[in-house]
Amino acid sequence: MADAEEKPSRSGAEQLLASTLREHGLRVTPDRLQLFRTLEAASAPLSITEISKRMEPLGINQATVYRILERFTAISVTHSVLLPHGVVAYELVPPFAEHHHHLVCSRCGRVINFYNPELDQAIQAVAKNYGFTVTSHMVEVHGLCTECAKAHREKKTAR
Amino acid sequence: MADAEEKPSRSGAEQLLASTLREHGLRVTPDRLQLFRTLEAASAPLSITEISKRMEPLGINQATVYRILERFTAISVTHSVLLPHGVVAYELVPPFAEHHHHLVCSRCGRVINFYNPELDQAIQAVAKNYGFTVTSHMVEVHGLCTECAKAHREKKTAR
DNA sequence: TTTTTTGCAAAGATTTTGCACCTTA
DNA sequence: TAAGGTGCAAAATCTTTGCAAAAAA
Repeated sequence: MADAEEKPSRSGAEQLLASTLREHGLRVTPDRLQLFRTLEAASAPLSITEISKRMEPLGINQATVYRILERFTAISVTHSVLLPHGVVAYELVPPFAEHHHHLVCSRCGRVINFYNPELDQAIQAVAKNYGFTVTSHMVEVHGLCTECAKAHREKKTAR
Repeated sequence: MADAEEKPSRSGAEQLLASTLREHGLRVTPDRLQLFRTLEAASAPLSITEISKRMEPLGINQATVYRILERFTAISVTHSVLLPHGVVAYELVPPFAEHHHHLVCSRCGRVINFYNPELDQAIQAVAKNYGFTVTSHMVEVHGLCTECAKAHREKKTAR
């Protein structure tokens, strides 16, 4: 487990994580806080491999990463999303992060977060129509970001 | 490989698959047709495990299933989607299947396909706003279907 | 006949587990 | 102190690969 010489003050999000864990009878441990911070700091969803890679230097075991992600997902602190090439990645969900969706560039891998109320409304409308009770939804848009689309056009012109 | 005693006439979709394969310099084989038919017949996306399970009785090897799915996805005959619990599943994409999204019941696993033009428009609007060129998009809505929501309410009332 | 595809089995990765020891509450 | 959590290493799974035989074009 991680060294805890100093006990840094917890941010608001960390306080919220702590109470959520306790509500579910789970304990607040340095490893869980650390993994949470890693996801908070990431600008995009992270694969398990990537998370493990970042946790290892902190002395956190792979098996622990699997176990924490499983629990975090069970209590809705995180959820998984699908990146291009069938890669599963994890990220925080509200209220630990703002509700959003992704535009993922399949060329450079860049991930742009966005939120569009009309889109969410359309989903609600569909669900209502089918008598479906929504607990979560995921929208992943794949394609090319501006830069890559430009590079792609130039490459085509060049040949 | 599968027994090919009789050579059944190919459906329109299969003809299309055949020409798509040829366009990409790939061959039309019984195994590929079989996997294609399996996805066509499925009412919901199938995990690799599920696909393998259905192919095995037909004498198709697991390694072959992996290889075919990889190629099908590369030439956009299939794509992967994420079901609840982080399970990756495959399904056909247009023009091999109609464009649609999913409402997935996390209790009974039922999958309802839907299509909503407003939703697609909202995605296009967002993409345009970010100068993003969309090649594909995926919308997965998780929650409870009517029956399961009802069962869930009754269970709560009962206790 | 040439080029792909597939089966098989081995090699590699990824995940899951049991259990003893350590922490949190 | 009781109930969890974590490290470690082994087991179980899942994927990928090399290569020879079989099939498609």
